[in-house]
Amino acid sequence: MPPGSSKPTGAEIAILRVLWARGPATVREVHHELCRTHPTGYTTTLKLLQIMSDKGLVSRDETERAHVYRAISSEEHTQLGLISDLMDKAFGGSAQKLVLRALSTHKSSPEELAEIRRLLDALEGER
Amino acid sequence: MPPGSSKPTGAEIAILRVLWARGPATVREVHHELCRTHPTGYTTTLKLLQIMSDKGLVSRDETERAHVYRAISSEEHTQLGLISDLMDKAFGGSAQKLVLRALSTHKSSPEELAEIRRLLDALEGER
DNA sequence: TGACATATACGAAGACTTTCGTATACAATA
DNA sequence: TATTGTATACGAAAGTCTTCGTATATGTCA
Repeated sequence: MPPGSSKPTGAEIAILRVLWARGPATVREVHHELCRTHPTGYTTTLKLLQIMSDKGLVSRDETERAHVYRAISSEEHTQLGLISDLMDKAFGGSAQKLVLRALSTHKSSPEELAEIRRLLDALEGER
Repeated sequence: MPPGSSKPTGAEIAILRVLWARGPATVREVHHELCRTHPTGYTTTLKLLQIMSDKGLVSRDETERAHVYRAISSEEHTQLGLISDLMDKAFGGSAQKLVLRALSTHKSSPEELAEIRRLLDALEGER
């Protein structure tokens, strides 16, 4: 299995979000930031990062005493994988059905709807 | 926890899809249909349905010898829950980010894009 | 050097998911 | 009634996820 291609779990996604936002970081830095949304013990964060390193979700730089972890897959690439997974499992593989359902959550502002429309224009313009 | 509100697992979603498509069904009927996409043993399907009954994901009619199972939450309601879950976990709760990512999978036909545009029109017309 | 703070390593517990073997109950029939 | 086929019930195994306690190594400072 290619590095970074395995699907992250819930707790792993929370850690990846910290790494995507802050860039490479030590366990302590990740843990400090993570606790703002997901309070947990320091060794729990450490263990997760070690497991993620084994899985190939993050890389580890052991040069310094405090190892530095870095997300391997980009936020975009990982989100694409998660969306595709849900699309296959619950929407019969249809992006359209998933998008229609997501839009019906009524969580988007007019500005956001406008941006979606612009992407739609771009997609239709490709032909 | 209200019935049907717990998040179904992967195998449970596959079973729910059969029940949504065919309506109430016996274990044998579910299992026969399920095997087209997810080959497995009969007692595995049975056990899953029993667990789902305990969780409140399906109801069970024990009138006949072959019990009849029925999905409790609609496909729409369940999909909304799954989408919201992924939205919160990996997209910071933003429907827009999720939709933009889903559209960039390039899995939608022009007709589907047109339908998405119609829903967009309807949403913007609400104001 | 000795005490202390802080780093990683290791292992295991508890919950959950998925699978299936086996036991048991029941209906139909020769 | 004895047999056969099919139903549900039960329990357990194997894997994963999440958490954390404890052990050990290392850097710092009085």
